[in-house]
Amino acid sequence: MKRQHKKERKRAAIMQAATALFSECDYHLAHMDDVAARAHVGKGTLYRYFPTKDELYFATVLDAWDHIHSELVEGVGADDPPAENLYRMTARVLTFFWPRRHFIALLRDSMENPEWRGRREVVVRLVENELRREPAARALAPADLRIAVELFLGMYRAALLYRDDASRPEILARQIVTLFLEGMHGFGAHAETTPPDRPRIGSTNAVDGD
Amino acid sequence: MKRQHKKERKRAAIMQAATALFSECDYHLAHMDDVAARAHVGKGTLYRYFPTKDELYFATVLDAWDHIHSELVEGVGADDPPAENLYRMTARVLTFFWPRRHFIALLRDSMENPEWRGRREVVVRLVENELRREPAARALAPADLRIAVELFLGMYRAALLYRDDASRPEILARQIVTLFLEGMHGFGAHAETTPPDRPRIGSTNAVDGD
Amino acid sequence: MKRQHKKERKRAAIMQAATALFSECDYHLAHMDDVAARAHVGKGTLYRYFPTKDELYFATVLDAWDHIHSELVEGVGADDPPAENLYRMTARVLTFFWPRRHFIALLRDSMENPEWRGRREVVVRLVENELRREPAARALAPADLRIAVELFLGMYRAALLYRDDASRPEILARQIVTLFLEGMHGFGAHAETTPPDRPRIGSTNAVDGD
Amino acid sequence: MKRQHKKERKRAAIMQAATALFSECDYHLAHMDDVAARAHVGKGTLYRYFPTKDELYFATVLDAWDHIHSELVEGVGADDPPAENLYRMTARVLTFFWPRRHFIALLRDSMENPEWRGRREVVVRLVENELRREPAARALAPADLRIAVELFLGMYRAALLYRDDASRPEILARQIVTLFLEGMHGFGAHAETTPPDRPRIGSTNAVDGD
DNA sequence: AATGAATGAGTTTTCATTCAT
DNA sequence: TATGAATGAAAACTCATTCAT
Repeated sequence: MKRQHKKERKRAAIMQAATALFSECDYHLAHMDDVAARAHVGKGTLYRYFPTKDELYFATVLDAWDHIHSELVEGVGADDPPAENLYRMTARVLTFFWPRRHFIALLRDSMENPEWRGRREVVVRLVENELRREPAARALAPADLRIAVELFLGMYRAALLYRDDASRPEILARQIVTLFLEGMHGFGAHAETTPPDRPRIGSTNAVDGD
Repeated sequence: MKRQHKKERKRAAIMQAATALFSECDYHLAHMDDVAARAHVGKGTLYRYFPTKDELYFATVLDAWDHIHSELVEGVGADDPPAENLYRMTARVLTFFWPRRHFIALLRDSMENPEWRGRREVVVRLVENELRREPAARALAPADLRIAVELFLGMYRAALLYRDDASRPEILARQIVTLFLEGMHGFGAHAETTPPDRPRIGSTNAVDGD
Repeated sequence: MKRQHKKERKRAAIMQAATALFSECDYHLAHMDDVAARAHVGKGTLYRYFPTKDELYFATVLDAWDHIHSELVEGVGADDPPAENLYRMTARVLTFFWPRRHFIALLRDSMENPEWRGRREVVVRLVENELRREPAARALAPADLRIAVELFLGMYRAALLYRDDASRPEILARQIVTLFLEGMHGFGAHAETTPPDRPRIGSTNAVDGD
Repeated sequence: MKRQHKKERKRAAIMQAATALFSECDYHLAHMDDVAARAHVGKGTLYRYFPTKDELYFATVLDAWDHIHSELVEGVGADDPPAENLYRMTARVLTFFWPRRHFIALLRDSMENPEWRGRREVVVRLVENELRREPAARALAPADLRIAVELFLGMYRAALLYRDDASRPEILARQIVTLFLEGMHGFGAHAETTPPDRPRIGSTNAVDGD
């Protein structure tokens, strides 16, 4: 038991080091030596846990997807309105990656690799399901729903990579969800452009007491 | 002149081969041997035109950005409404990359490289300028405007990578711009929800009777 | 005593596993991990008994030579005719290695290693002494006697490695000794060429009427 | 043509270096670096000609067998008496390996590898065919003929590895063939034991004027 | 100028050996 | 004492780059 636990800890340490390194450098610039040093293990130890560099890399990518997935899942409240769920999902993902912006690099999709693709698909479905519950999207053709989700997720990536350092994940999440759900009318806070019957939705510069 | 011309042709052939290869494989899997073979030149010739693999790679990336930039520029009509300009810009970019979907991989941003960053910045500004003219965005704080543009561009990427093969660039462009400018209410085609004075905006499989 | 006994057992188990493995694979393909697994001991334990892989290997080789030696020694009857002794020696060696054909690989001689060479020398001498008693060889120059013994032993190796599975050690031993001592006239069974007072010497499939 | 020729020369140089090294050291002690140095080529060049160390090794072994084979073939005169042919075959092989005694190490047989086994088989057949023509062997059962050939070849190995440095290949060849064909009566030169009608066959210390 | 064989610095990977448990 | 996870020196192998042709 203790044994097993220790192995898990070491494996995690290696994964963590690898994830950090692969996020910072391109595959070919991230040397196994560096991963080993960063994980404070011998190079041989790396190979006890991951038979090749490729598999280690692959594991980090799947792990990143798993993190996204679990953040998304935790953001879903079964009975909550979809807009709220989408916001929470988004906020959780952004919060998780906020200090790990580099990791986005890992999510570069390998359409070729089936397992990789599979992980992504699960994530897409999760958002799709939530979006389907939204009245505004209910009537969409399946293909349109799908592409809408892709566009939505595309914004995650952009948000994390190009965010203003002064911004915060919750705010950005609100912006993305609002933009997505309500369009540019709701993006930012413009009393004059916002129809009075639509609740104002926050913007960086307009979190009025909420 | 003939001489010069021939050199240009060869350089272009190399660039084309390299772009294709770097789009398909990761940097470390795209070997100079392969580029040479694909360009139908000797490996030595590669080095007459590009001193290192890195520079060749770099050139392909800058080239891709330049293509985006020129497509965007050509989409701008000085006096046209911004919505129309944004649509044309988007449609042009999507059309250009439609059969070159892989090339998106090249746009992976190296925040570190200044020239790279510079090219990107030009593109972002171009969109930003157009968006600024849009009434809905006019009042946005600069930081919000910026992130809005990033989200917008983020959708380009998603659209190109994950588009339905049955879709078409103009349709997708319309979807993106509409989503962006009007929000989900305008996304897809809902006769009943679309005000009669707003032109209907296409959806691939628009099910309007539903 | 019990303690000592246990150690001996374990050492023997390791030797046995190592001998088998080194016989089956080349030195560099026989890993210490495999030896340990095969001997049902931990890898660390290996090193309690043999300080290095080389020494373990070495031990297996010397052991094989020792086995040959003791088989040879047991085959010698001081007052028996040399032909009979040579036959018994040969039969014993072949019988010992019959189910261990691979082990011959271990006998590959390292001319460099003095102890190794020493073991071999003892074996050679043993045969040499016996041969010297044989009238047919008595007058040989020492160098010729020596090479004769080497040729004789060379046949052991060939016999064990390339024997017909249907053959049996005693038969093969008889063939070797006969060939060696009497030449091809005596090899195989030819009633007509064999003087009546000489016992016929068996051949596996002796077709004498042909 | 010149090109092809140069490649052949380089390949041969590598093979030669590798053969020498593999003959001197065990596989795992012969490093690719060493082969490269010995062949006066870069390490990369090695890999242009042989994709792995294993294949290089393998090639050296097959080459050694091919040498034996061609020496044997050249020793065969279609109409000469088999005894003479066997003598010439033996003498040629011993002469070839005389200054390359180590190379015998390469002939260690890998029963597993089919190509390897195949090369050996061709050699065995060649000798077998010759032996079959010999009256003394004509009546042997196939299995006995086969083992006889194996014993014969076994003597080659012993002769080369354990020969007296003062001996010479022709002498040793005569001894082996004589021993094999006539038995110990003919081995060495003993006027008194040799029937007057049998021509005396040379021994190291008894080459009387021939 | 164009080529592609040659190169070797720099990687990945292995495995005998150690040593904490 | 026995173990097997950890180690890193040493080996195999790669591939961007060079350079003789």
